[in-house]
Amino acid sequence: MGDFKELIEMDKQAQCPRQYVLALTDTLNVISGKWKLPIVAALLRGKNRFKDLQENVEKITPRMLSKELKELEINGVLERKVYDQTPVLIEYQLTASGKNFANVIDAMIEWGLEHRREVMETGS
Amino acid sequence: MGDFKELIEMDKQAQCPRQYVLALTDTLNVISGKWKLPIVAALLRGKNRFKDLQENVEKITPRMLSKELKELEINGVLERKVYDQTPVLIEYQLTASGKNFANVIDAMIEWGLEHRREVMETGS
DNA sequence: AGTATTACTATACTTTTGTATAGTGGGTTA
DNA sequence: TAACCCACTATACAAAAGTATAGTAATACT
Repeated sequence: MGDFKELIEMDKQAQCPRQYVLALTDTLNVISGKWKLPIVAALLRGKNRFKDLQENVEKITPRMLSKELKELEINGVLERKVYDQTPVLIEYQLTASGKNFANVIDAMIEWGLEHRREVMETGS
Repeated sequence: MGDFKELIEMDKQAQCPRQYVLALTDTLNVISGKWKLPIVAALLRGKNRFKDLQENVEKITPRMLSKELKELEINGVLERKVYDQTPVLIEYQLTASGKNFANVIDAMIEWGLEHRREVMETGS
């Protein structure tokens, strides 16, 4: 991911601050792919365990869930917590950033709803 | 505003209403892939012709540009306008929805910036 | 002892997405 | 009339993303 050179080039062309482009890229990385957003949404609804997520994120395979959780952890969106009980309890918890992502989801839902209204009106 | 968060507060166990999921999916369709967001961003900056876009969206091939423009048109994000001059002038213009998409981009940039601050603070 | 649950990992595969490269057709300019 | 823009399209290919299916290891339940 993230061809740094390409980004810089895009930035030059874009004539908007590099930090904005980087910020946007970060955000895209969080929502890229089929599963990350559904996973974050499930976590926002308080589904924290691997099995919860498997049940709540429809039709995701354990391979994909595992892979996506790792990426989200690396990107600082969630934390993997191991509670050393017996049996061991593993929870995935959104970081502060992860929780804030609800704002982006809100903006997306709002745009989507408005877009549907627009499309109906103009009859395209 | 705050539709999603509100929903979470109301009932943590609940699934999202279908229309919200659909709205979110619509939005994801607009930003999915490597090129759609850069294209929309370029259009927001007033680059409207095929050739402009080829030059401003770094390293996109005409095949991808053509393909993505078609999808964005089908999804009601932009309109293809043919001005019947000689030589013929073809412009891609954002619809009202397309322009509103700036709100989503803003939310994404804001989250990205905040996220970088968070990550620096917590040192992950 | 045998089955179940949780939390995954491994391997092979298919589908989707994006790239490379070339070419088309209408018009314009020198 | 030759070369040059504009706006694409066609074909073949490579890479990334996602799927299917099976298996593992630790613990608990009966």
